[in-house]
Formats: sequence, structure tokens, C-alpha cells
Amino acid sequence: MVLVTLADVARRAGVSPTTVSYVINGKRSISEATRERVAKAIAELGYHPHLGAKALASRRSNVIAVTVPLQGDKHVPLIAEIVMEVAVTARRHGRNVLLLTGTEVVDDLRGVTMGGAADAVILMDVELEDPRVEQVRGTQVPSVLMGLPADPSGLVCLDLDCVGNGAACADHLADLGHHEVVLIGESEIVYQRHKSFADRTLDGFMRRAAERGMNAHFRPCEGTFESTAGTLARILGERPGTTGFVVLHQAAIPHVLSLLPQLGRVVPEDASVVAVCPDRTAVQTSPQVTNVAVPAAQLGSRAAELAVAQLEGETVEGVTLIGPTLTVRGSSAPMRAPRA
Amino acid sequence: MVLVTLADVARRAGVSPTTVSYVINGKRSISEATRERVAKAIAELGYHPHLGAKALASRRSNVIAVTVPLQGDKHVPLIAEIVMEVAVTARRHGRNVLLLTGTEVVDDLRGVTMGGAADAVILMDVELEDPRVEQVRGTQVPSVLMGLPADPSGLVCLDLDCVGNGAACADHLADLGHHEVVLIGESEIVYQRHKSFADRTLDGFMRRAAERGMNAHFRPCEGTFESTAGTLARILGERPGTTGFVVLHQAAIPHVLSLLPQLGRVVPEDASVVAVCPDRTAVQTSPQVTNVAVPAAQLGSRAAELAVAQLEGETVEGVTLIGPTLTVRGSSAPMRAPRA
DNA sequence: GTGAAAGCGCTAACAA
DNA sequence: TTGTTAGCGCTTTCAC
Repeated sequence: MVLVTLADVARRAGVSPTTVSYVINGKRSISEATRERVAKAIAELGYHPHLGAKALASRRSNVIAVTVPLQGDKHVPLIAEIVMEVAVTARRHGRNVLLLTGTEVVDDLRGVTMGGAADAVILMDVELEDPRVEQVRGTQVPSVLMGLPADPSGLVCLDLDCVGNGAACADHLADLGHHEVVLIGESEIVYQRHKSFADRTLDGFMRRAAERGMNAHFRPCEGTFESTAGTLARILGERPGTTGFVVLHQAAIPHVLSLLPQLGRVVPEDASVVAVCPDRTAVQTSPQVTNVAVPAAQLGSRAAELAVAQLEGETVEGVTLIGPTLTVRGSSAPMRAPRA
Repeated sequence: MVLVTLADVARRAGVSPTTVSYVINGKRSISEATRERVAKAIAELGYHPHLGAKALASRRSNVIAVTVPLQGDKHVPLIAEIVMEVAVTARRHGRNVLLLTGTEVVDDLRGVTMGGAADAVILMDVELEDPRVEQVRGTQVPSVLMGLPADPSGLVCLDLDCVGNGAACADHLADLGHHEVVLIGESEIVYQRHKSFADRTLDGFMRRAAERGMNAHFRPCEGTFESTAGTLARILGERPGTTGFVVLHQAAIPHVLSLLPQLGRVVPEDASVVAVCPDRTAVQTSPQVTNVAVPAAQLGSRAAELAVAQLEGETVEGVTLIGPTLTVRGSSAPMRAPRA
């Protein structure tokens, strides 16, 4: 099982290495006869090009690096799923994917791009102030940011249309006739840190709710059963007339759905619940929850495509937002007639 | 931003390239003075080694490839999470991770290992008959299989102790005093395909249940709300005395928990439910469900460690099974006294 | 349509 | 403790 080289193939086919190289990457015309002999030799020898050598000589690695900062409070499963989809799409376009996970991502990133190990980069979970952003802005490496940094100018970004998502939730509840609504958000620290995701969703919701003439409020939530119970108790204590609930924190969704009935609000008769979560999650609750999708697959493949496009020299636009898709399921319904 | 090479560093530090190389990978002793000058030059120039060149010259890529076959019915989120953990651990050991996802994984695998792009391989989600297995057995590439192939001889495998998991569920229910128990499994096709995971769990459960003198049954389940309802109706129709439920299908867990009360079985007073799922999932249901853990993090990091160990020349044993960890939560409780 | 030859940036004998 | 030298397997001018 010793390494078969291009030279071996050339010898066997009775041609020069140059020719073999060109047969493989089709960068110049080759007579049908030679092509066949080379192909035969390749098959017989079981030749596979050495990617490192190729990268060295051609000065491009054909690799897209994906950096995933993993410091604490991330929603790992979602990110992981997006990454998988990035990989699928990238491979479909003939690129390999290098997965950089960890805490010192900036160093890794530098090493990998400077070291010619990757010729494009996808940054997962970019926050408002993200050290990786300066890194990619500095070097001229093609990159795609998932998330919105404070200053996205000159960068290719991809994100959920969070504002739109929040607005869609508000619209849905307004359409159903709700007046007193609340958004149950992420943990308090998420807001203190101003992660753009949470902030923007909240913003879109509050604005649209106001526009639609609803009374809207907000409460952060830790996501555990206890904290969700506490949050709900508080909400219903202060505003018992609340009938519309938007749930951002993934973990809180099942709890809200099971707690509301215990608090005398049958879903969806007495209260409507809308969640922001992947469709897969939405159908696993009972009742299934009306949701604005967080489309992991779409995010992942789009990111990969944006990266590939840059590698192929296309000019891609700045910020791409993936718009809201609300699916009505069993947790939301028109308000009961006020007094019937 | 032009590429800084080892030669540049050498020139600047006034030493030979060899010396720089050795300073970097510490494979021979260097005087403190030289080391410092080289370090200084590296810092000043912002040097980063070219990984492709390194791989070419040293004949090792320092990369671990992870192959994930994605054909249809996989539980993507779980696999994705394991992969992330593999990456974290591999990086911690100084290895990069190449993510091979797709459908023609065997070809990819061949190309990447033969092409010297990776010097070890982790195969995710290995089934009884898996084409990748022959591939790695043929070449002598260090590999770790997640899952058990029909013939694991000579291979390094890592898997959940499914038999043990099934047995642990049976034991727990037996300890609580249940007599009529059922395992709600994966989709029927999963069993037809004899995916070892499902088969072995079922096996462990049935055996242990028999040993503990319980009456045990089994029903496959599609995981949707409807199919779960159907499955439960059937179970309780045929054996209304069933009080112990083991749920394998992740998606069915919330449905079982919410359907049982509707069928007159309050959980955990009238019926105990045990699930096989990640702890994170277990705490998101209500009530939280007693579960045998599917430890994604542990699986991932262990796999990476096994790969690294082989790369460092250690001899690692054949099959590693990760034993059952059952956590009692709110969905299981001792049987009520028969007639109190 | 095909070859010869000069590297790409790094490592690792071998020498000193 | 340090330097010289010869490649690793491939791409790519330039010449035929």
C-alpha cells in the first residue's frame, strides 16, 4: 500500500508527468488516446493525488475552514447542525471542510489561513464585537460571517432576519386577535451581553406589536422548568389578561406549553404560543407549537455557497438575511369571542 | 500580506532554515540564544508554517478525518454534536479535523486518506454492514469506528453499551415494582435494517426484563404524535395493565409523556417512563424524564482520544463500550401499592 | 498535443 | 549546537 504518485502514473502510461497533471485537472486539451491511457493507468494503480503537494504547488488548498467559538452559553446542537450542512454543501462543490472548534479560535484561524490550509473561512456565531472579524478583515481571505458584527462593511454576512422573525410573531398574534402579549426571551445575561440575535428579535417584536396596537411586554428566562414557571407566574400575576406568548428560549418551549394549562390557560383556547425554533423541535412538543423557523439547513448551505462563490471569483453582496417563515401548528388559535 | 516562509525567518534571525524548523518543532536541542532570536524573528514577521508543505515533507498531515454518512434516517443533531466534540478534543491534541459529510463517503474516504490529507479517520455511525469498514481495513490507516460492524476484529470501535442500556431500563422498572412493561422502539424499518443500535438495546431490555420476572413487550414507533398515540392505544388496549414504558425514539418522548395522562395514566403515579436520550433532552420534557444517557460529549472526545492514541503509536484495545448511566427524574416512581 | 525543468515551503538525513 | 543538501508530489511556465 505504498503511495502512488503522479510520476508512477506517467511512467505507466508512457507519458510525462505534465500530461498526467493536465489530464487530471483538464487545463489543456489532450488527445483522446492519451487521455484514455492515462485514465487506465490511474485506475490500475489506484492513484489519488496528494492534496498537500497539490496545495503547495498550486497555492490553493481547496479547503473551507469553519470556525466555531465554543465558550459557554452557545446553543451547540443548532450550531452543530448548521456546520454539518455547510460540510455537505461544500463537499458537493468539491471543497473540503476543516472544522476549527475551541476557545482560541482567533489563533487557529490565523494559523490556518496564513498557513495556506484553507482558502476561505466561515465564521459561525459571530457576535457584535468579535475578534475573528478583525482577523479576516485584515487578511484578505474570502469569508462568510454567520451573524452580524457591529460593523459589517466590506464583509459577507449571513443571518436570520431576527427583526423580521420578531415582527412575524407579533403579526401572527395580532391577526389572531390578541391584545396582551409577552415575549419570553433568553437568559438575562444574553441581553446584557447584547448578543445581536436576541436583541434584534425582541426589537422586531416590540415594534410590530406596538404598530398593531397590542400591549407587549418582555421577560428574560433561564429556560429551566423552575425559571420558566417563575417567569410565567410573574407574567400572569402582573397581567392576568396576557393571552399571547412568544418563546425564544428553546429549552423553555415545552415548559411553557405544559405550564400554561396548569395555570388555567388551555392552549390554544385560552392562550396562543409562538416559538422561534427549528421546525424539528416544533413538531416534537405537544401540542405542536406554532413557530418561526430557524432553518439550520438553509443557513448552512447558503453559507457554503457564499464561500464557494467568492472562491470562484464572483462578487457577492454584503448582508443576506433569511426571512421569517411562520408555520401555524396546534399552539395558536383565534382569540375566543370576548364574552360568549 | 505576502506569504512569510521559513527561509524568511531564517534570514532575519541569521540562522539556517534547519535551525528554524527545529526551533519550531523542538526535535533537537537549541541554544537559548538562538531560540530567542528565532522566536523574535517569527513574531516580527508574523510567520505561520505552511501546513501543506509540512504535510508533504513530513508525510503526516496532522489531520483527523471524520466521515459522516448522511443517507436519510439519521438522527442528525446527535451525530452533529458528537462531531463537534471530536473536533474540540482533536484540536486540544493539536490535530485538525476534516469533516467528510455526504453520500459517497467511501470515495471521499479513500481520496482523503490515500491523498495524505488525513492520517487517521473516525467513522461515525457505523452499521453492521458498512462499506467504509472494508476500506479502512484494507489500507492501514489508523481508525476509530463509532458503532459496531458485523466483524469488528482488528478494528478500534467505540459505541454505547446498548445491551447494558436496555438492561438498565429493565432493572430500573423492576426495582420500582413494575410487572407489565413495554419498550417503544424506533421505526419499524430501523429494525428491518438491523441497525445494531436498536437491536441491541431491545435485546438487553427483553433479556433483563425476563430475568427480573417482568412481562415485557415491544412496539416500534414512527415518532410522530399520531403514530405515538396509535402505539400507546394499541399497547394499553392489548395490555391495560402495562405500567412501565421505555422510550427509544427521541421524538416520541414528549408525546408519550403528554399522551399517557390523557389515557388515564398519570406519570409517574400510574405509569413510569424511562427514555434513552441525551441528558439535555431529558430535562426539557415535563415532567423531566428518567433516562439512560446518550453522552454525546463523552463519545466524541473518547473517539478523538482513541484516534490520537493510535497516531502516537499506542496500541489501543478493540471495542470500547460506554456503559449505562441512568438518572432518575420525575417520570418514574415506585408502583403504587397494589390496592391501597 | 506533449515534455523538461524549476520550484512551492518544509523536513530530515548527513555532516561538521 | 548548527548548517548543507536533497527531496516530498505536484503545478506551471516555456519550449517544442
